Amino acid sequence: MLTDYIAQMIEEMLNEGGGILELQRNEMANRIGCVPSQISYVISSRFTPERGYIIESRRGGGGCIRIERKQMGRNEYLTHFFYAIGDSIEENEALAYLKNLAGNGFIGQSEAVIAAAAMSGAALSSLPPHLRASIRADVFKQIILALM
Amino acid sequence: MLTDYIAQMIEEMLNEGGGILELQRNEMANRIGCVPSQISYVISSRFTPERGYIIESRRGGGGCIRIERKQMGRNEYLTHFFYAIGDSIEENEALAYLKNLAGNGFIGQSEAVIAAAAMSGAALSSLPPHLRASIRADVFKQIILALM
DNA sequence: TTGACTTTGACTTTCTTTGACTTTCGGTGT
DNA sequence: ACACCGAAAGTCAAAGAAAGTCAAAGTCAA
Repeated sequence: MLTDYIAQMIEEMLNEGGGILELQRNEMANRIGCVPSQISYVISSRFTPERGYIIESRRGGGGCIRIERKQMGRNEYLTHFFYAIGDSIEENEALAYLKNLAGNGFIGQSEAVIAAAAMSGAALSSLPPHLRASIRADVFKQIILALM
Repeated sequence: MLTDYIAQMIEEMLNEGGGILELQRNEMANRIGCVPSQISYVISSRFTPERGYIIESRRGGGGCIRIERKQMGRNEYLTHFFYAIGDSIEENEALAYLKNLAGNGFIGQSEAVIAAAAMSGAALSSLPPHLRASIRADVFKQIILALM
């Protein structure tokens, strides 16, 4: 299957780059002989934040896609939180987690304050209510990934 | 990419000049080997007031472009950014702001990393695209409020 | 047969590069 | 003073170069 082949290819390139990789979608699609959006598909289905990858990209001339692999499991504690968050989380629960993280020295006081602000009801208030908890979860997970 | 090269060049010249630089557009374009308006493009896309630069210029014979990296106090900075964010903000803009804040020592590196993660495309990717920039703005404003 | 996963391609958005045209400034000759 | 000229920088739109989005069509296993 194409997808697996491409995914494996990206894995290898990630290994060569020590966990970091910048690729050009069109160029790579060309080499492989597939449509560019296939690359997008592989990335969005296999290299997700849930699996510990951080994706960034830039369009336009000289644009590229950057993939970074975060070492899950290196830190049991953070990994635990990452999975505990799940698909959605309420504000008070998130605050409790933060307190826990701060209490155990994984983040400082000021970092906790920033994280709390980013996940506060105020920050997400213009969102339809049913989306808030799930976006909060996404935000929290990204924050934890950033800490790893 | 040309733009990045030129931007980096300007950055270095700014450093040499202690945050102040006067350049001649045509002369520089000539040296680099690009059209003059490319210089204008780089300046207007990278050295914006929002990112803490002040641009002045003079036309005609002996004209030039003056770039100054503005330095403000923490509070002035935060207030300025708070208003500059507006109703919506793109990720790269937000990153530029954070870089600015961190570069001036108003927030620590790890705080910037957390804020960046919270506003990253990945954190907001499950939102319909048209909402992302406005939620990002809300989040950023809350973070800035928390810092004040 | 259905539902999840893949593959494809048309269309959109974002960023960059280029060049033609405009405006402004400083000097120079009257 | 004034009008003119040439040397800048400014503006803007078109063309080009990537990546993103989305939905339709295909595949395959339960």
